[in-house]
Amino acid sequence: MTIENKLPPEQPAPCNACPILEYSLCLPLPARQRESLRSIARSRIVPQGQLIFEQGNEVVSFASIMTGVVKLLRTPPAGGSQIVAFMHPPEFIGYTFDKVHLYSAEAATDVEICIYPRDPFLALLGKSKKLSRSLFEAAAEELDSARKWRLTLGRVPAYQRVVGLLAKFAQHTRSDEGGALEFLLPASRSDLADYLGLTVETVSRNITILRQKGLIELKSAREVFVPNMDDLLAEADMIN
Amino acid sequence: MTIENKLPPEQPAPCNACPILEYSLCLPLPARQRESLRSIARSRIVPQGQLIFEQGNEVVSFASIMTGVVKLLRTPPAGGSQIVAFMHPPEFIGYTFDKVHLYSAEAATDVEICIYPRDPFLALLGKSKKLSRSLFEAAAEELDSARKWRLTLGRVPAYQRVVGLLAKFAQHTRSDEGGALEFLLPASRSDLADYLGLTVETVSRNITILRQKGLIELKSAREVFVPNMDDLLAEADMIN
DNA sequence: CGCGTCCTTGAACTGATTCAATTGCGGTGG
DNA sequence: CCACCGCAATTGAATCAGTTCAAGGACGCG
Repeated sequence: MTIENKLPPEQPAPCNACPILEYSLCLPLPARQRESLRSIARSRIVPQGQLIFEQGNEVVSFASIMTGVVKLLRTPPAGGSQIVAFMHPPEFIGYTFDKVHLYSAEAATDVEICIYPRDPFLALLGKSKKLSRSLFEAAAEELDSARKWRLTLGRVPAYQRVVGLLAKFAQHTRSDEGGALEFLLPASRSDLADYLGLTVETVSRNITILRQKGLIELKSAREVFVPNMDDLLAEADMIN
Repeated sequence: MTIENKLPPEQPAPCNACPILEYSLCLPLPARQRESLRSIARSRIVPQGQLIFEQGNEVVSFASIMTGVVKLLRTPPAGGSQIVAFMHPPEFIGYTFDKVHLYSAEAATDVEICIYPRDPFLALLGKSKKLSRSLFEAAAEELDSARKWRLTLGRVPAYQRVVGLLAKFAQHTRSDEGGALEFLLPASRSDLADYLGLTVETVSRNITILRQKGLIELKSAREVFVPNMDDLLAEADMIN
């Protein structure tokens, strides 16, 4: 059962307190269009583990991530399921004009999303050059990032992949300063392994190495403490 | 020196004989807009090996590939250069509103492209919902394909990567029927290796295996004969 | 003909996987 | 409160796929 099919708890969009205001789709819009967007937007809290939408289902809405992390999943014809991407605020989910979703989206942590119902959103998209442009740009950026990952995955050894991903998660908890920080991993070892194209064992071994080097500490399997973010970034060195 | 800076040989777009008419950006447009697009479009033949545009240079135009294969290259800060994508007709090159190109594009074979100068193209884009929509869809499709490749690169052994890429090239020479066909590889072994995240030696070895299995024959290093395309596709099995 | 470049092949090595066992932890029930 | 279960994560040892290093062959070009 996906979120989309359920009745409220939906809230009017809390634009005043929007956590992604300065990066969101809304920002570049002129006041009137921003108001239109606001009028169709609804916010919602999705608990960890819940599906937001499901591959193959009809597209009934798009969304922006306000807080939390979303897993994008693909179910290949062969069966099983693969993690396509981890998405963070203020990313947009549902790039498609198709009738059905290409991927499933699942809340990897508790997630707050801003939902735009499909038809009014597409109508607005038709009216607003600014909106379609910023959407397009966001898509182009993601394309770029997917391509970069494609390159690194082929080339980069396991250790660096792990460091890179941890660093990415860490950065999204506080993009400022380079001191110490602590965060909750939004994914299990097997999720990490799946995303990185490695085995669980390899991921685990490399996390151990990271620990031995003193770059991270683990309070529990999911609770990561980074004594010095700069060191971690230096180790990740230009992966993202 | 990139193509963009040179004076003609440019031709008015040969829309009547357009090789990609049925798939192109133009098709979905209403007659008037198609005419506008046509009026700004120019076709050009780029010889193998020549740069079409260069990473970091100012964007002066976009283009659709009409025939041939284009290599998209990225020059990482570290130096060197990596192959980001092989692009085929009717793909569009230059997804960005940025002022400068994110990648370099090089003709991997002789290539015919249909060029749209930046400013009039963007202006038209602002006027035509259909155009911006089909561009957006094309970008979303590429995003999808990049993501799929990202997944396979992490997971799939060398042999299948090689088969997959060869099959992709083969398909673009004749998308119909499943019989025998012959084509010219648009890339050297080291290009293939680079794109696949493998070494030259591994690529070579796997091509040898393919040959021993009778799935392909080589007249020369670049001339590939596929006795039975269906067999090759079966071997590639759902990579693309 | 000879040289350079690209491709192929071989053999040793290395990093990641596989298989197997152990540890650690949250939850349940005695 | 502790014993026990089940699942996730870690660790170890053997194996294997792909790399690295090194040498030889094919083709195009002067």
